[in-house]
Amino acid sequence: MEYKNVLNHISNKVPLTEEEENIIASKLKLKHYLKGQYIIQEGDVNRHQVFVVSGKVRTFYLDQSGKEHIVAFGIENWWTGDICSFSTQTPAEFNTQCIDKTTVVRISYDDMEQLYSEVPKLERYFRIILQAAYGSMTKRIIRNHSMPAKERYVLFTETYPEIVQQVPQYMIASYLGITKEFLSNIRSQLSDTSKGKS
Amino acid sequence: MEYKNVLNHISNKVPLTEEEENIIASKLKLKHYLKGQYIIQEGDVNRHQVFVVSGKVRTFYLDQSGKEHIVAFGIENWWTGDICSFSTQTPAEFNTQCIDKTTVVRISYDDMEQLYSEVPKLERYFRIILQAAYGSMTKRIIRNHSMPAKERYVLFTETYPEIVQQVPQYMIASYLGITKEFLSNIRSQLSDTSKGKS
DNA sequence: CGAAAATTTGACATGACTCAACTGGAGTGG
DNA sequence: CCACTCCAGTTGAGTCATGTCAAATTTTCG
Repeated sequence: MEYKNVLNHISNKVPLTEEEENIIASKLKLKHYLKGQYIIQEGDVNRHQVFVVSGKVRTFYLDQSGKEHIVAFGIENWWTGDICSFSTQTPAEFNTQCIDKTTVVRISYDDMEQLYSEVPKLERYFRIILQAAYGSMTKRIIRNHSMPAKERYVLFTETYPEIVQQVPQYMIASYLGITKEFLSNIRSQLSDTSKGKS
Repeated sequence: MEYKNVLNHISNKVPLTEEEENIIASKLKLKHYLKGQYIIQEGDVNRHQVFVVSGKVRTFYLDQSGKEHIVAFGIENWWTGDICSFSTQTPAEFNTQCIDKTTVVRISYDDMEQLYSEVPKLERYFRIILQAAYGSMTKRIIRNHSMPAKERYVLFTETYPEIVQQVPQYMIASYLGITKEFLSNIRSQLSDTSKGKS
């Protein structure tokens, strides 16, 4: 079944007994979305922890002038969504939208709290996940501050080749914090230099 | 004693029994630093989780050209240091240095692991802390992408007035991702407009 | 095929950086 | 108490990275 993905992901960090797996599985709900559908909308409280089983999503912020800023992508076997809204149960500042047909598994806030008490190992699991996520966010900020856009783009293509192939360029530009026009410019520079130096 | 700060901070999120407090306290070590001393140096493995009791520290990255980029400040009652290095026990990419005379409480990696098994509540505590930290990192990235430097600076002064007063300007510039000269420029613009419009 | 979405291109504008010189404390020591 | 130095902050001229806007082109897909 589709729950295997999540359960494996958890078991990898924090081995689970069969009973624990069953308890967790009992709280999981499968959900299907079409391309373009919103999983979470700005202003709503995010009532679910969301794990992407297949497909891909993006989480973005809409600024006053109506520009989109991509906060994060979510692909197979990643947790996604507005953690801040979920953990404080306050209105989300971000939108999470499906880039493609997407299947997720989710856990409601109340079920999650109950799970934490029934399977305390999950606290450890999410602590570990969050440590890694926090570390990579930190590095992302530092890169934004210390590397020019061209290098950031190259690094991104090396780090997440799947994402580069699968999502439209303008979203990658937004994730990197540059305009789509400028990314286009960068790409043409890169393809020029990769051709001979005649 | 000086351990009260940490223990209170933990108890606030995750109420502790007296016995649990004692177990935790038994692993805590107090440490004093002078202005300018390093708590963690790039390249070393960060073997301690560090909590600032008094004073202030900064964590920064040194890029290839030798420029400093401030990752985070740490002030009273904040956890600080290179989480990534600590959690993976690999060499740190960042330096953590005291801006002033500073007192910290720390827990070694091994003790921390042992604590997690003796006082599982700590997993929950750090999960909660990390959720908040991750959320604020996310917002920091989005602000960098969606607001011009002047607004970011104003927001920073409103959010962390203590830090603005206590640390040198050039560090704040670095934290915001701009040069000290440009921050100086911004500040003079701000003080001009606050004076009459003659 | 045809329309909408994504990407590219180019002219022009600007926010932010660099570099270098200058100002103004805060020690320090004679 | 002055002279000297050191460090933080300021100022200004010139430059560069990246943004804006508008149009052209290519790709996607019903």
